[in-house]
Amino acid sequence: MASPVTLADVARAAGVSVATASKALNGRAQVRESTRVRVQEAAAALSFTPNFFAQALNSARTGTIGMVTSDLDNRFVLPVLLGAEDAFGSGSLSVLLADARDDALREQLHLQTLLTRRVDGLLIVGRTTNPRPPVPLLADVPVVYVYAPSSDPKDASFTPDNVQAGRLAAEHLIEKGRTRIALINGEASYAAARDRAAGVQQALTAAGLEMVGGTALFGQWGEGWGRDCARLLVRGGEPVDAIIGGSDHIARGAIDALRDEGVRVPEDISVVGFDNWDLLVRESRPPLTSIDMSLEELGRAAAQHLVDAIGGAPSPGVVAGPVRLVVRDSA
Amino acid sequence: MASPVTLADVARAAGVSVATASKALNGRAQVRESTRVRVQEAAAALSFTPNFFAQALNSARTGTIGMVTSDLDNRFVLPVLLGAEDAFGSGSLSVLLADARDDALREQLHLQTLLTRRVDGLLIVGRTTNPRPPVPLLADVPVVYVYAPSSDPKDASFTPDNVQAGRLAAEHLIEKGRTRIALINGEASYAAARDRAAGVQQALTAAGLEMVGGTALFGQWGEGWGRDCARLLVRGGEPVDAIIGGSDHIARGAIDALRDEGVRVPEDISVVGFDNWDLLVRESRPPLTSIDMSLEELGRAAAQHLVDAIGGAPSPGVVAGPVRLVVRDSA
DNA sequence: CTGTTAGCGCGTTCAC
DNA sequence: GTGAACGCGCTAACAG
Repeated sequence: MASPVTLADVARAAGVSVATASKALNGRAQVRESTRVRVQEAAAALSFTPNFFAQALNSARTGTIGMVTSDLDNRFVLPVLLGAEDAFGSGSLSVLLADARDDALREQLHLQTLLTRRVDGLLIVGRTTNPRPPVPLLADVPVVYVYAPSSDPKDASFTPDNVQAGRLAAEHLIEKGRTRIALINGEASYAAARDRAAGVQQALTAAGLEMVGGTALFGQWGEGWGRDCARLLVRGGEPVDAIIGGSDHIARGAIDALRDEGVRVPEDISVVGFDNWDLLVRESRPPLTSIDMSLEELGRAAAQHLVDAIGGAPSPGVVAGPVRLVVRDSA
Repeated sequence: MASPVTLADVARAAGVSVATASKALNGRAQVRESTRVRVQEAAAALSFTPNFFAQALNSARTGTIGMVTSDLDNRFVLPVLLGAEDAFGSGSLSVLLADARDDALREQLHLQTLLTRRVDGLLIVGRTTNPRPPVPLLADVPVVYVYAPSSDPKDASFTPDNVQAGRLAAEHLIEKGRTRIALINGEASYAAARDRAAGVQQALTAAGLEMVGGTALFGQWGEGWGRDCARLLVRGGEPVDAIIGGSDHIARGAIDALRDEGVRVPEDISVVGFDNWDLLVRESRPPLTSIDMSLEELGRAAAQHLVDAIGGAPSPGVVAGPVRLVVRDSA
């Protein structure tokens, strides 16, 4: 049996009216301290829990936020989700989860449901860092976009700073004295790939260097692409002393290929990856230096801002979340 | 401006009383068809949405289920979560997500919150397949355990059939004519590792074979362990013609080591893994034959049962979810 | 068939 | 300080 114990029960036990009991428990001012204590004790004794729905029925807040993912089955959303859940949980907010399966119609449907349940705010978690159209909303609920920013720059968006990530990777190699740097990149249709390339280019230009091959090698995100390109690079005519993989996956492929080719990492060629994906980074030989996108932190920051926005804080626009270099043996 | 349009508005527009409007919209019998239509049209015209909280306030169901994860940051819970969310979503149930961070206290706290919000049912998603103590509940809400079964066999639990998985792996190798089979396993503290070993052993015994080394090599889950053991095996005196990795991770390590040692896969030694983890399985050389634990399906089944349980269905006890062999080039 | 009345449990006036 | 009374939006019982 749940808790059929109502405020009326508490009031009766404390010998006061429901109105007074309500005030006492909600910390309203107009209650004598002794009465307040008496009521609180009665409530505790009966282990009274206010009826959530009765409370929500006539109050603006529900203490619930909606989290809409475009694609739960994505390794990048997990940390974001975790960070967000954590931030909300400690703020005693409950999270309603809805996965849109990368389908705009489903997303719209879920949004309806969430609004019906009067969520205090919405967190929209994207699948890539490509900007996405803002959600069409009828009600005026605060919305925060994470990972995938809204295409409307006035919306609040939290997305990792991939340009800075690219810059960090290149700068690290340059500091290590590398001058012949190649970038084996992921798919050009991904903003993440383009941004990382831009960052690398910036750092190289600033150091007066040119990318090996003149440009980033856009391709696919997998190990296979990393292997193929790395092999081509070492067998090709141009000297190379460092390879940046557009992802840990690609970097891992590159390392494996270099190994097969008898090239020493990092002595002959240094390798850096992106994402700092535990799994790939720690078990590769040698362990991979990588840029951590701090996704959990990103999720936490976004969630925190949503809380603030519910409190009335203005949109910060597009926020580029900090990233950091994690040095291991490969570079 | 959400929808300040109430049932009263609809009733007024349709020229009936709120009671009649309510009955009409909820499909109660005692309403003339013509009035029902009139009310429905009025509701549609005003785009009326019933107030969720008012509805919940005096009805047993809330159309919400609570999903409690012990550790969101775990690659095994994702698919389960996805399958579950999918099953609920299509049944128009909303999901309240709560992550316990592998902390019993936090779990208890979240359960409280969920019960306060009167969830219709609870899905408890574990971190490993090790049995876990049942959640201490005050209310009588249906509970279903996924991945990690409840230690109380009377509870409804859905967990992958790791024994069968082990059996499948071994049987496949035996069919391929392999007779010198070794099992490089994960940590012995994991039921998954022990169960898989038991399944392998069963299949071998049934075929009159013995495991190479006499027993499974319990160790760690990583690639490193797979590499080390594989190297030892091929360099050791005993002949080996097949290796089962306790996970794709281990199997991948084994494959890499065999490659280094100049051993051909699968010609000289066949390799099989578990989990069918896309990432590892597809990019290894050669692509890895693996047992798919069908986790998304498991989540879906558990969710479906929870829906049934809310409808009054009895507990099926511990259900071992089906697994399947996915053949690729390594065996 | 339809409308009137009475709550669901709580917060909030407004008198006392 | 305290309590009686009303309303949130809806559904269920009883009349008509």
